[in-house]
Amino acid sequence: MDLSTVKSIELSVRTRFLDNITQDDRRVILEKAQQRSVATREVIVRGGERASAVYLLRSGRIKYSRVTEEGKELLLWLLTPGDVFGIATILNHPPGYLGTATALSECDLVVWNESAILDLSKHFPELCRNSLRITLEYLAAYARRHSRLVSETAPQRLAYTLVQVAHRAGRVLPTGVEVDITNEQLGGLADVGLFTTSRLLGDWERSGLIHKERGRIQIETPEKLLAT
Amino acid sequence: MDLSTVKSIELSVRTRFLDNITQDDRRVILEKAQQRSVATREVIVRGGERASAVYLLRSGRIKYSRVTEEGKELLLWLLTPGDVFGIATILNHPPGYLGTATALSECDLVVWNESAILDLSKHFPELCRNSLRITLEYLAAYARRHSRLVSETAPQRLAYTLVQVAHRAGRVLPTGVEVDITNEQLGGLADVGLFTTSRLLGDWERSGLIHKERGRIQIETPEKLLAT
DNA sequence: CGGAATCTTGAGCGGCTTCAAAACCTGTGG
DNA sequence: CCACAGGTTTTGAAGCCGCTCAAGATTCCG
Repeated sequence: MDLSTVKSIELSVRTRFLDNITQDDRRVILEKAQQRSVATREVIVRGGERASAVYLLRSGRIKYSRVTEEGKELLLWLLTPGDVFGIATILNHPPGYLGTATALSECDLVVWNESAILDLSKHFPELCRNSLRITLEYLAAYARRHSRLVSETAPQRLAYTLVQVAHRAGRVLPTGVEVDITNEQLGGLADVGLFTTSRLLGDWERSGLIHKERGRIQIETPEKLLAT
Repeated sequence: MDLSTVKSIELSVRTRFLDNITQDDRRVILEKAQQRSVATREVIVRGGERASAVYLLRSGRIKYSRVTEEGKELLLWLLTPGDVFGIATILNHPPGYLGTATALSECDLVVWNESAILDLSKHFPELCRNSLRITLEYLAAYARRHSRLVSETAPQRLAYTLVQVAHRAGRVLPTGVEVDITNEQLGGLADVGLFTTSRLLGDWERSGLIHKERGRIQIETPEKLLAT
């Protein structure tokens, strides 16, 4: 990757993957990466495949999902700019990817292939630490999600998830926070069925708590939503 | 820790935390640790507290659990000899422990305090890689558990979990595999209610698939169990 | 414009949880 | 040795949350 691209990345996206690394070192690391653009609905990595590259999302939206043995799709996470996946590549004899990454929109990615990231991680041990930190955060998020699944009701989970997503991936407008997400995606993250999701969102819209159109939800007052 | 203790540990417990490290280095690492014994029901670390030590379980059984906001206890994992927890300590500005570790029996632990493990991880980068690998495995296990929770029935989850636990922590007898676990713990791991667990195990015992007494289950034929 | 994706609404029901109550086992201390 | 308290397990009965299925309306994309 050439220097001008590196500089543009430095400015455009902040990621925990490169925390606690000097700007000079960061450039060395980014220069070893490649740039890649993918189209909507394109599959970037497939669950189970041997991890062979680390990806950093610069722009766009990606869904990270896995397929259960019965063929149902389980949404693990929605990735937003700054998020990293394929972290397992940093290990010798890496395990397989945990899930399948599919682009929900056009995406720009920064990609380190296996040999590049292995070399870099030897030179910059901070990369391994950052990977550990990120993975622990995913684990904590997952534990919370599971915790809610077994102890809260569907409306509570849905409200919480909606507010959370809005916080991570929402645009702030004068009238509230707006987030691009379908009922199916939101229900998937909250572990709430598609029909139940539709009904609950309908209720909330009638109560004036949110305003929704196809693929988009606007939240007026997050606090009231959580008080359900 | 003195050399003779170190040698006895080397022989008694194998852990992925010290994989890909030479025996000499392993001794250096173990010498920086401390030995600790805890009694049944003793709390070793508490969820949310800043991670300040890494623990390796030498002998005994530990439950790793977290408390939901409603006060219900959620069992995250049963730790067996060779397992490690408190891994987050290896990071600067570590996050809090994910859950609370409680001894289910008398336990022997190997403990590295924060400064010791930080020093060591600078000298032996393999420690950080091993930590990442272990954390990724926990994450994968959790994703599978969640996946089953939303797509399988209670009997399927319970059967699978029972076989899994037997595999990890069971004794092999001529008549089958025997594992020490209460209905509550097993149900907790499988996300099945206590009463449902009791009923299902009762059914299986009447079918001759298992034999159970208080706090102990013996599995005759794991395959038949999974075919439920 | 056609087809695919998204969303809505209604009806039914089924697997699991919840609640209540009692039987059972086991280690401990008097 | 015995009794008791605490933890563990069982069984029955009831109820409900949210899923499943069916069918249609709506909106968007190519």
